[in-house]
Amino acid sequence: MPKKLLDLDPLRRNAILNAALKEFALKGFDKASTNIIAKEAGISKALMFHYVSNKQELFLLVYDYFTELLNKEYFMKMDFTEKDIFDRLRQSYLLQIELLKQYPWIFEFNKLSIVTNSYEVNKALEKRVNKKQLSCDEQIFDMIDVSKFRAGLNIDKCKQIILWSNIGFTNQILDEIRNSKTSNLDYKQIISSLDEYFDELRKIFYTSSSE
Amino acid sequence: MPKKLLDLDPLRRNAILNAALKEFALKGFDKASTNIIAKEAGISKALMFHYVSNKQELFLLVYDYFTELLNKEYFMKMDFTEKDIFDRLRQSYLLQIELLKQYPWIFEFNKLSIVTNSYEVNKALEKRVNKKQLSCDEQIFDMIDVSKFRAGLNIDKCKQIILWSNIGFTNQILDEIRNSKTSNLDYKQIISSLDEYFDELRKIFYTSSSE
DNA sequence: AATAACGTTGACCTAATAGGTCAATATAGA
DNA sequence: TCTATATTGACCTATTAGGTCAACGTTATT
Repeated sequence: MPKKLLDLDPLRRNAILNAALKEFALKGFDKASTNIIAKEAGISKALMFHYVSNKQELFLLVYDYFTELLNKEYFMKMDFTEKDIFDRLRQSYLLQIELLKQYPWIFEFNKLSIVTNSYEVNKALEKRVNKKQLSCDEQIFDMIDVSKFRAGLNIDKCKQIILWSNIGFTNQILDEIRNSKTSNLDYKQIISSLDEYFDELRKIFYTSSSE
Repeated sequence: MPKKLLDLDPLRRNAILNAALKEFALKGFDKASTNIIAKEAGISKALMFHYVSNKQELFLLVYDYFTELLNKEYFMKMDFTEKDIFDRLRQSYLLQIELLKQYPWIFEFNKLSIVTNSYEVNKALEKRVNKKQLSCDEQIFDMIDVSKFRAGLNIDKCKQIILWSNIGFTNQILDEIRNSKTSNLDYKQIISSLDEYFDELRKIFYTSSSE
């Protein structure tokens, strides 16, 4: 019996998981190429198919691995007793940036959930999605302290706008990280621009006494 | 000599242009399939290759057609003497929604500009991109009236946040439009939710006297 | 009605790529 | 040196790619 993917030494395991996550997220299950995944992971396709028995198994392994990882390293570490939305978002960013160092495509994880052409994969996905609770976005905006918002603002619309800004900011960070080929990223600078950005959002949405 | 694409009657011409724009925008030049384009346009691939001589020609025809269309039906109609950013954005939305009725993928046009694996296509694209002036986003935020913004706000950051919100709102509209299979869309409702959204943005960013 | 011209397509071509297998090699440990 | 494991190039079949072409159906002209 050959070694399976999850028993490999972490370096190789992560290389494969990252390459697969990238390919599956970018192209979807059907159009993703196992050739490309193997090449990006730096091993031969033949070897990769010793670690997993087929494309579908690889896909579901990737899905499960990152589901658990996000659960353990993100959701469980989030402090939802913090009621200030911007502090919550800051927490969220710090956790995700930490993960980003090891898993550069983890932000794209949610793209794995789109429907595929494979009946079996769809069935397996459905089962897993049902298990999940509130979506990430919903949870992060749940039960926040709205008393800090300026009077007259529509809270739901504000949440929406904050979410959209957040998506935009996230994409900007991701672009920066991916375009800088050096693996030595200036995380301090990223975090300081993050804080500048939250300061501005506070000025925009909060009463001056709540900033 | 066979009829060329641009000489066809507009219904068929648009069917092909729209199908091609969708496929090229979604998958990029290299991965786009002429089989799928023809099928989506409702004609045989053989017929399509009577209208264009090859994939590359089709791509560049699509690129040029929508460049000119956007120029004529969008940029030339925009009134940049309007200095209120939200009125400008509203104008922009109205024009684009109008175009959306006939060209459901026109919002994805900018995705045609990404680099391909074809040297010739890249060369042709470079030439065309150089001709273009300021990007759409830059132009729309250029020379706006910043006196209406509340004191203490960082204008550049605000522009950024407004842009991101705008992208989010656009995507929401596009989802709505594409998910509603009926071709009879409730544009009045879309426009009224648009106005609600701009009202909220005014409350957020403007002094109360400027709303 | 016959013919010419045009519009349209299914079947086909070759090349590339897909997922997946396997015999053979390279490497390491005993 | 032998054995066991790690690794891969070459290969299999099926599908899809871009593109061609002979043949068919439909109009229009004589």
